[in-house]
Amino acid sequence: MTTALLWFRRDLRLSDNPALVEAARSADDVVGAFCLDPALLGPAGDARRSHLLGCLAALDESMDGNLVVRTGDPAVVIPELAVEVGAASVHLAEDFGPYGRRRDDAVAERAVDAGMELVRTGSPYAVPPGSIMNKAGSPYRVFTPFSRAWRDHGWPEPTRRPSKIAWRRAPGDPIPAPPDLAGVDLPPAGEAAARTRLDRFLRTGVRDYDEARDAPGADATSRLSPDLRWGTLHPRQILARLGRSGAEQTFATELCWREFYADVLFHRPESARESMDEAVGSMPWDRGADADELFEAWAQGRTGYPIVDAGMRQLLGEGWMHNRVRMITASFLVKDLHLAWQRGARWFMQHLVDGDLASNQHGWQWTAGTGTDAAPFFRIFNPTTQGERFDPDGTYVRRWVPELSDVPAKWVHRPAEGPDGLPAGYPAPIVDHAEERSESLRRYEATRSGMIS
DNA sequence: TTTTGAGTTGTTCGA
DNA sequence: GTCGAACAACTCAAA
Repeated sequence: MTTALLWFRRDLRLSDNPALVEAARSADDVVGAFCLDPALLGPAGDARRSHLLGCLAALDESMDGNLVVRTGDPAVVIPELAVEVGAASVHLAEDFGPYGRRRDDAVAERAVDAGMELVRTGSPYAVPPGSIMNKAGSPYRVFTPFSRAWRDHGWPEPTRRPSKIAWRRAPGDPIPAPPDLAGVDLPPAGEAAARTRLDRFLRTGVRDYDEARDAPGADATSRLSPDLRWGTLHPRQILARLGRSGAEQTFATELCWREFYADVLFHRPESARESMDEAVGSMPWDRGADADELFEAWAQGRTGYPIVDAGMRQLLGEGWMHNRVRMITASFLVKDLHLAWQRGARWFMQHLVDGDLASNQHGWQWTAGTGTDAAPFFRIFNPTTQGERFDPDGTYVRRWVPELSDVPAKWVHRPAEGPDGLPAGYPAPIVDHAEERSESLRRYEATRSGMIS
């Protein structure tokens, strides 16, 4: 009898899982394991931890209770487990993040020392990062040409779930109970729930995606981001079911953004922390007690700008925020409060159930104007105008900011200016957008001309 | 080789 | 009210 160890990481599903297919093919039985790595779980925040534990419970159930969970540093835990069960090979999907690559190299080294093979099959992407280069042989730095090359490159069809897998049991830790989330409303976790979400989106949501996705009140986005984060769905499985209609291809482009940012992070791992554009990144950001107070108002949804506050409260309330509102709130932190994007990015990563390092950090860099293919710095979102354009009747802001429930639509995005004044309990704007916009442009101009370094 | 046009998500100002 | 220009600078790919 030969045994293979399958190490699950962010591919918590049994269908279309190439590493699983390879593990099952190469041995008589398979030990399926997940390692609870404190280095990853620490910064994840309760929402993402809780969702992960839900995904693990669902995976365990679909494996008839055979998932082996161990806790600790994977570089120690995984080779130990492999030796313990007498595995000839360790199978996994390739991880392209900065931490994941270091971790997997460390595991590979010890596995080889122990006389077994580490086999990487597949990845969480339709096209693995690093696969697409421009004609000059360097990575793309602009999205549109990348997306053309990405479509030209193509991807394999999803594979079927192996009909029968001989799971082998091994001792493990119980799956921890999810942390107490005090009112945070998370989506159902696991592969079956993901499939249900995808089915529903394809049946009803994707048709109007082109238009409706921008309206946070309509809640017309796919809500598949947590599934892509943990691999309860693979992007291939989505792409295979998208037709050629404009709306469906718009959605495919959104998946491509995820792959583009993973590609950028793969080539520039330090961009998870540092601004890619050093000039813009070296602008003077505010610090100190006043800055802390502004940050806290932003984080808790008490800025006095309804769309910003609604977004930040949605983040705390369901561990998720509508994408347009992510841009608005991020722009507000960077351009109106003059705080470094890294600070906002960290808060998002702590609270997002879908928090993905590449998408999150580069989404922030895009807004801050420091990233690859970033928005020009002068493109500063006006939170009032954005609210009025994308949430005209105030459905979204009233859902998350109950203080505004009785403010008429005309004033709901500028309550302080309405005839009745500010509703009880809702703060006045903590900064004046027009002033802070000018201030941002002034700092930018000063940085560019070298007056401040 | 050089040139040219286009490039996710915006805002403001002045005609 | 609508519309175009200005707001920078650089990458990429086609001509």
